[in-house]
Formats: sequence, structure tokens, C-alpha cells
Amino acid sequence: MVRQREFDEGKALDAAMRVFWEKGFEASSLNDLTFEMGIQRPSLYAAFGDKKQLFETALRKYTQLHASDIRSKLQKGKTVKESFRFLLVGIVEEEYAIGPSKGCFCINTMVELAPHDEKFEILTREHQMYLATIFQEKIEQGVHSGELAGDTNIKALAQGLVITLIGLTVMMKARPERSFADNAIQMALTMIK
Amino acid sequence: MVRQREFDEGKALDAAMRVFWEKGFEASSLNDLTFEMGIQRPSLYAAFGDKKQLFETALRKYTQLHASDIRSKLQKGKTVKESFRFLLVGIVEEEYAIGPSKGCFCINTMVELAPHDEKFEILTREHQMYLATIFQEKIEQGVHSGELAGDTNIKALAQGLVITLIGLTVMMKARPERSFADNAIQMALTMIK
DNA sequence: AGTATATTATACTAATCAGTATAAATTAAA
DNA sequence: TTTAATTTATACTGATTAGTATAATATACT
Repeated sequence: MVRQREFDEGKALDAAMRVFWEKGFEASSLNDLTFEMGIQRPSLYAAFGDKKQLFETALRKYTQLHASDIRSKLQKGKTVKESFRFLLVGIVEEEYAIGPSKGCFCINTMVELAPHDEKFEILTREHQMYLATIFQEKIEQGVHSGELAGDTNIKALAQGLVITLIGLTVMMKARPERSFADNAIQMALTMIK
Repeated sequence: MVRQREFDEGKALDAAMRVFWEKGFEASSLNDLTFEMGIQRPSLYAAFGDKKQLFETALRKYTQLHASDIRSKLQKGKTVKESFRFLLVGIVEEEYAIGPSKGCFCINTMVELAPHDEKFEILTREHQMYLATIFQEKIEQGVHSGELAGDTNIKALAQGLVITLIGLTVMMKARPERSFADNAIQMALTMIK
């Protein structure tokens, strides 16, 4: 055995993730990918398979990072309600920050590929359901601590908040006035009581 | 002057709208378009300009149809709350009906093009804002009739419901269990009181 | 009927696409 | 140092892309 791989597979995958995240599957060319990944075409195929396999690998990495990101962001509030407020406001502020927003790679994929490719329908659905369970755990904390009403429909509330998160993320791509996002968040938080 | 156009421009545009709606901008080829529109390539360019201009024309037509569709669907309930329930449940049921769902052409465009093309950022934002004003009018009816609380933040509620509509529409592309959608709708409707 | 004009259909362009064959370069083991 | 194995880089493939030039066709007006 000889000649170790010259490039860092993890970093190359991160670069591919960013390209697909920003441009989507169709609009990302192999030239875009190899350029950003800093590797040649045959190296890409040897390490990651074809374009769609690379996309899937990149998306799977994204969903893992995204889930843990959501998890940690939900720890930032003193109360459950405040935690969700921080999470949603954070989405909005990221989008108004410098540069064009990429939104959420998983949501982008739900729109572009899920309707035409069952594999991505399943992968994206399962990620959203996983986010719902993360939300659910947080809400349970609030119910047990007495912050939230004992008759709270925990699962329904979690799923409702996932829909809010998706809707807000997509709406931000059209860069609405700040008040639009703030109002929507304010109303969504009234679901928590 | 001579030789009238052989094809119906309106029907050709409808066909183009369906293609772009289903596949998005990048994944729709001129062969797809001319085939579905039933016209030849030069006829398309003569009548609608290039691919992007055709896309924009198709999207503008869609937003008009969509707005009036939403308007009429909001008339179906006895109360304001019931009207919004019907609207949201209708979205869900359309997606579970036969065939793969296309979702909303405008939302698809928000995800695919708005972040990279200011024209579509504006066009899609304005459509969502227009939907919010339609919602607002409906909510005002409820406040005036006494169905809804007098201190209802009408604009915020309307914008919150737009976010719910977007989130639900996108989530349906991943075909979640029916209960997911139903729960989310149930929670969203608690914003109306 | 003849002519001018607009719309068709065919066929082409140059560029780009995803994917691969080939060969040079590199390195660990013998 | 030689050999074998693996990854590089270059260059190519055939297909497809958006867009257009050309020529045939059809029609309203003179």
C-alpha cells in the first residue's frame, strides 16, 4: 500500500456541503465542487462517488451538525419560552447579517429534491421529525418545571414549532421587513403557554 | 401583416407554468418546455423571450391565480377560525391526494432563486406580503363581528399565519405522517382567539 | 393572383454538463 | 534501489444545455 491521500476528506466534504447548501443540487456543477473542494475530478469520484452520492453524504453531515446546533441554541434561555424565542430570533438575525443567506440545507433539499426522489423525501422528513423530538424534550422540561400548563399537548406543540421554524427560514430568503419576522415569532410564541 | 400565431399563448404559458412549478428553473430544460407547451423553440423565444423571462411571466401568472385561490378558499368557513382551518387542511389534503405534490410555485422560487436573484426576491416577498393582507382582511372581519378578541394584533396574526402556511407547504413535500400536519394546524389555530 | 410579412420547423452553434480513460507522479514496502 | 500500489492531473467522451440562423410555410393585403 502506498501514497496517502493528499487532501483532507473532512474539509473537502465541508466545502461540498457549502456549495450544495448555497446553490442546490442542480445548480452546483462539478467544476464548482472540485474548485471549492480543492481537488481534482477523479479524486472526488474515488472518495465520494458520483454527484448525487456526494450530495447525500454532505446533507447527512449537515443534518447532524444542524441538529446539535439547534440543541445547543435551545439551551440559551432561562425559560422554555425564552429558549424558543432565542432560537427563532437567531434565525432571523443570521439572515440579516452580512452576505446572502443560505437558509437551511435540509429545507432547500425538501423543496428541490424530496418531491422527485424518495431517498431525500425520507432523509429530510426524518430530520424534521428529529428536530420535533428535540423540541419535545425541551417542552417536557417546561411542563415538569411548572412553567408550562400541565395539559400542554407536548408533541403537537413541538410539531407546530417545527412548522414555524421552517416557514420562518423560507420566508427569510425573500428578506421581508424585520417587523414581519418579529410579528410572526411573537404570534408563534403564543402557542407556548 | 400576415399569418396569425397558431398556438394559444395563454395555454402555452399555463404549460410552462406547470413545468417550472413541478421542476424548478434549473431542472426545466427548453426541450421539456417546448414539448409541454406544444410549440417550437423559436416560437417560444419570439413570444416569451428567454428562459428566465418566461419563468418570470409564468410566476407572475401563478401568483395572481394563487392569490385569488387563497381568497376564495378563505370564504368556505362559517367563522374566521374555521376558514383558516379549512385553508390549512386543504393544503394538507391536496398533498396527500393522488400524484406527487408540487407545493407552491412561489415558495419553490423563494428557495431556488430568491437568494441569488433580487428580482425574484422582491417578486416572491411581495406575493407573501400580499397574502398577509388577504389574511389581515379576513381577521378584521372576525374582530368586527366579535368572533375574535378586540385586542387582537391583526397584522401580527396575519403574518404568523403566512409563516404557518409556508412551513406547512414545505413540510408536506417530505410527506410526514398525517398526524404531524394535523397537530401543527391545531397548534397554529391556537394563535387565533 | 402576386407580394410582402410573420410564423413556423429544422438544424445548427458554442458552451457546458457529468463522468472516465490514460498516464504521470508519488510513496511504502521489498 | 527497485517494485508495486495508489492518487494525482490532464484530457477526453458523448450527451445535453440555451439560444439562433436559415429556410420553408402560411396568410392578409394589394
